[in-house]
Amino acid sequence: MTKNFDHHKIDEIIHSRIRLSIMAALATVDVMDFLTLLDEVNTTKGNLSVHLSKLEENGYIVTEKKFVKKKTLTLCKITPEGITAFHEYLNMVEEFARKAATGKDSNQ
Amino acid sequence: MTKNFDHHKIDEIIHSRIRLSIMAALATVDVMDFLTLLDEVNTTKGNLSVHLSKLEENGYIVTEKKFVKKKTLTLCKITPEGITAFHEYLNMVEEFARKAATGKDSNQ
DNA sequence: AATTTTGGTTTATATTTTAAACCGGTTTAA
DNA sequence: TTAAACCGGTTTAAAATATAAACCAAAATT
Repeated sequence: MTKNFDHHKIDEIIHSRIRLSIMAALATVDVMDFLTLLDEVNTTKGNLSVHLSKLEENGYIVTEKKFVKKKTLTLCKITPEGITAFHEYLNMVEEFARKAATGKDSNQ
Repeated sequence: MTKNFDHHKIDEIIHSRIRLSIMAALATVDVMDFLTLLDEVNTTKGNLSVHLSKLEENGYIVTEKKFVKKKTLTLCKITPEGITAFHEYLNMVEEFARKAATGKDSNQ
């Protein structure tokens, strides 16, 4: 009965509103550029930059900087490990949701 | 196409590993006491106390302090608003998951 | 050739999280 | 008895995290 909802089961790297949004957005495509992601996630450039760095440090995404028409273009791509971690994250949330849905016996 | 993954869609009160765990645990029962919750969520007393306060300030739970056998007993109960918010939270995560699952066209 | 815009990064501040220290009371051991 | 240890929490001070303003180099516009 105990430890059904241990908070350590939730991946803290993915579990941040912005990073969850980033991971979900990147899961939909092969690659997405910085500015498209900025619009999808609806945050500031500074925030996006910081959170992309954190995801990259943890191997969940990779970024590539290119020049296109003399302008910088940052491409973001989810890694296989990132996809796995994202799915595990969703599975844990679903597990919490499922356990929450089944209960409703009083314990007092 | 745009703003599919707006991070503002995620309820920031619920979206904390510990508070999500608390809400999921309280959704399973009528009431749960502090120490049972402490065990389910697997955190420290200080953390649980702080996060319960935050949930209570936002009307998502209520607490009641009683004495049983000369000892204090804190009972925690999710409110109807808390249940609604919790379900909306889960729906948003599911929406992200569903949109993430359907994509996989390159945008570059 | 100065100004503005673009595509970001750095960084200082604000917010949140964490757990150690504390607290009033109770039980146990001496 | 009494003092040491325990119980059920709360407070708070420090650490970690998130945020957006300020910044930057290069390109475009005036």
